[in-house]
Amino acid sequence: MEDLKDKLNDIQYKAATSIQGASLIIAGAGSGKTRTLTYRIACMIEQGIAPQNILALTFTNKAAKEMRERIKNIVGQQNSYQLWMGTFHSIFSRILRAEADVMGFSANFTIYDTADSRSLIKSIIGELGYDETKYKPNEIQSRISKAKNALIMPNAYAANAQIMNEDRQHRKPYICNIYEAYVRKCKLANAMDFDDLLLNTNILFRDNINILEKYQNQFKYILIDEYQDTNFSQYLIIKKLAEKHGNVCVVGDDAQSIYAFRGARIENILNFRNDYPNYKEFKLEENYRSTQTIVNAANSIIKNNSNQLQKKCFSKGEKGEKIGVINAYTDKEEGFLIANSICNAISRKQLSYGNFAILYRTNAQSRIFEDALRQKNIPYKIYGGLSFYQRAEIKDVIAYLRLCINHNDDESFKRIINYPARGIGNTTMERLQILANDEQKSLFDAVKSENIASCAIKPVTQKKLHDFVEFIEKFTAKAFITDAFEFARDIAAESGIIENLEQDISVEGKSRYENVESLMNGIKEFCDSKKADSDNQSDFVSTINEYLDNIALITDADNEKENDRDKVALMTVHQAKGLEYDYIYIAGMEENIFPSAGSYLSLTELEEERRLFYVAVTRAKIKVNISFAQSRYRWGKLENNGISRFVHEIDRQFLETKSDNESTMDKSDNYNVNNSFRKIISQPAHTVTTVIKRPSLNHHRSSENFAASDYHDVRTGMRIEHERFGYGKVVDIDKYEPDGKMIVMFDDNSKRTLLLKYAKIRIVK
DNA sequence: AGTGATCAGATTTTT
DNA sequence: TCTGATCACT
Repeated sequence: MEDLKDKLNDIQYKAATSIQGASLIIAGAGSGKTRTLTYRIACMIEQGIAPQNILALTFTNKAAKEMRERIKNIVGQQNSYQLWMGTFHSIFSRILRAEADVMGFSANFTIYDTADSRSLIKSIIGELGYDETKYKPNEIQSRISKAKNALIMPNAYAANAQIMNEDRQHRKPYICNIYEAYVRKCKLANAMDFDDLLLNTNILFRDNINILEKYQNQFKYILIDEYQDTNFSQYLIIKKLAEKHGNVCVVGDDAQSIYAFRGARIENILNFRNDYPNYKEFKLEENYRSTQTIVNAANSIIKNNSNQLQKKCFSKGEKGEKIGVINAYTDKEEGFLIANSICNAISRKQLSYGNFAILYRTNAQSRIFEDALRQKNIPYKIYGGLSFYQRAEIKDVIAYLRLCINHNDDESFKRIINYPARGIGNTTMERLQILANDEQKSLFDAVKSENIASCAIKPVTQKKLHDFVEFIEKFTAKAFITDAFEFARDIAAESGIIENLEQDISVEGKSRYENVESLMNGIKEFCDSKKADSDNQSDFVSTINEYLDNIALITDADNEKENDRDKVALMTVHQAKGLEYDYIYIAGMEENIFPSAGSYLSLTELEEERRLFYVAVTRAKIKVNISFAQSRYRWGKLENNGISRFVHEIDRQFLETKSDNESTMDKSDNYNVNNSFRKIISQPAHTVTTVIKRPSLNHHRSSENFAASDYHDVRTGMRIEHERFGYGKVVDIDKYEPDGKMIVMFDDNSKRTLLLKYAKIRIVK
C-alpha cells in the first residue's frame, strides 16, 4: 500500500491507523470521511487482520459498493471480496437466513417491502372490521415500525400504558390488535419486513448466546458509517456484537442527522462516549469540498442548534462567491429564474449541466422546475419518485418468482392470483382468506387443504385455484434445475404475462412491456455476474434467492445511468445527502416549506429541519443559490409564506446583496435576470416564454467519430479532446483513488480539473 | 372486468 | 390543484 501519510491529513491519518478499541470519528461535511474509512479498512488488512473478521456497515447499497470498490483498488480483489460490507439490512438478512431455523423461519423467507406490508396491514384492518378511514394503513404502519425499532413486541405494546394511552387519545385503541395480527401473518407467510431484519437479529442474539458469540468472534472489528442515522434496533445489534472485543469505529456527523423522523436516534452518536468510555475521538474538521464562504455560511446556520457536538469546520479553499439570493414573485417565476441562472452560468463559464443540482424540501416542488428546464431545453434528471422495482408490472413478475420460492408469501399470492385474469375475483379471495385464517395457513396451503371442497367456493373456481397452485409448484421444481434468467423468462411466458403485455398497444402498455424486458436483462446480468464469481459457485435456487434479496434491499438510486451524468439533477434535500455538486440551488426557502409546516410543533423537529438545510448548503463545491417566492400555489390555494427563518440565520456577510450585483454587473446572474424578468412578469404568462431569449450555448462540437478513451491510458503531456471543452493538453494527473483528477489546459486557455472517471475525453496523441 | 365519477389527501423515506 | 384510489355501474 502506498504511504498513507501522503493520502491523508494528520487527523485522518490518526483516525485511519488507530485500529484497536473504540473510535468516534466526527466527520464534518466534505471532510474526506469515506476516504478515511477506506484507508482505515485497507490499513487493517495490511496489518494482517483477516477481511472476514471485519464488519463494515453503511446505510446505502451505493455507499457500500463505492467503498468496496475503493478498497479493492488498494488491497486487491481477493481481500476486498471477503469483507463483510453492506447495509445493515443486507448483512443481517444474510445472517438471518443462515440462522433462520432457530427463529422459526425457513431460510427462503421473503422480504416484504413497504408496499407489501402496507397492503397486509390494510387487509388486516379489513378483516378485523375496523374503519379504514380511522385506522389509516400508512399511519398504522409507521406506528408498528416505530414499535419494532424500539424492540417493543405486540404483547409488550398492549401492556405498555403510555403507548396504549397515546393510541386511545388518538381514538385508535386497537392498533395493538392490528400489530399482533400483522406479526402473526408475517410469520405465517415466512416473511420479514425491513424492520424485522433488525428486530429479529436482536432477538436472535438475545436468545441464542452461542450464536451471538459466534458472530462476536467473527466480527472482531466493526465499522459503522453514518452513525447518526442509526435507530435503536441497529444501535443495540452493534452494542451486542462489539461487547466482547470493543473494537468499534463509528463515523458520522451529528449536524447531518436528518432521519430522526423515522426513528434514527441522534443520541446514539451523542452518547457514544457513555457506551465506550475509553473511546478515542477524531474530529475531521477540514472541508475539502466547498469554498470558505460556503463552509462559514453553513456554520452560521448550524450554530443555531443547541444539541450538538462541538466542532469547527473550515475550508482552506478559495474564499469563493457569496450565496446567491433569488427572490421571485411566484413559484413559476422561481422555476424560471433558476433555469435562467443555470443557463447563464453554463454559457458564461462553459460548464456542463451535470455540475448543477436543484434541491427542494418536498417532491411536489419538482414540477415547477421540470417545466422551466424543459422550456429552456435544459436536460434534467429527477431523482426519487417511483422506483423501477415499485412499478406494477415489475412487481407482478417478481411476485411470481417470490411465490415459487416461498409458497406462503401471501402478498405475492394475492397480487398474481388473478393476473393475468383467471376469473378469480374478490368473492373467491374473501372465502379463501376465511379458510386460510380458520386453518392458520397461507393462502397457497389453503387451496391445497381438503376443506376447500366444503367451503363456499364454486367447484369451477376451485379448479382454477388448483391449476394456479399446480402451475406454481411446477415452477418451484424447475427452480432447482434452471438458471434464474431462464426461469424468470419461462414463467413470464407461460403465466401469460408476456402475452397480456403484448396485447396492450397503448403508449403506457408499450413502456410496461419494455420495463419487463429490462427487468429480464437485469436478471441476466445478475446471473452472469454470479457465474463470474467462480470461486463461489452457488446453485440455481440460491441465485434466485439472492436476486430477490437484492431487489428487495436495493433502490434504483443505486444504478445511476451513464447518460444521467450530464443533466441538471433535481432531488429532495434528503436524497442529496452524501452527494456533491459545483452549483447548488436550494429552492422554496419559505416558512411552512423549509422549515416545513410541521416543524413549528417542536424544537427537535425544527432543529432537524435546520440540519437538513445545513446538508443542502454543504452539497455545493463552488456556489450556493437560495430562492424563495413571495407567493405560490399549493393545494389549490395561493400562499404567501414569507422568507424562511433559515435565510435570516445565514450570516449577512455571506449573502449576495443587491449592491454586490450592481457593482459586478458582468458577473451577476440572479439580479440581472431578475430585473429584466420583472419588467415582463406583469404580462400574461405565455408571453414570458417568448420574450426571453435563451442564451446561446457555444459548446465545442466534438468530432463525429468521438469515442471516449479509457482514462487509465491518459498520461501527462498528452493532447486530448473533450466532448464539450474541445482540445487541450494534459498538464497534470492525480491518479490516486478515489477521485483521480487530471488538469487540462484547453486551447481556449482555460485550465480545468476533470475527474478521470467521468470526463469523456479522447486521446489525440 | 373495465370504465367513469367522485373523493380524499398531499413532508422528508438510505432499508 | 392535481393525483390516486375506490366505488358504482355496465
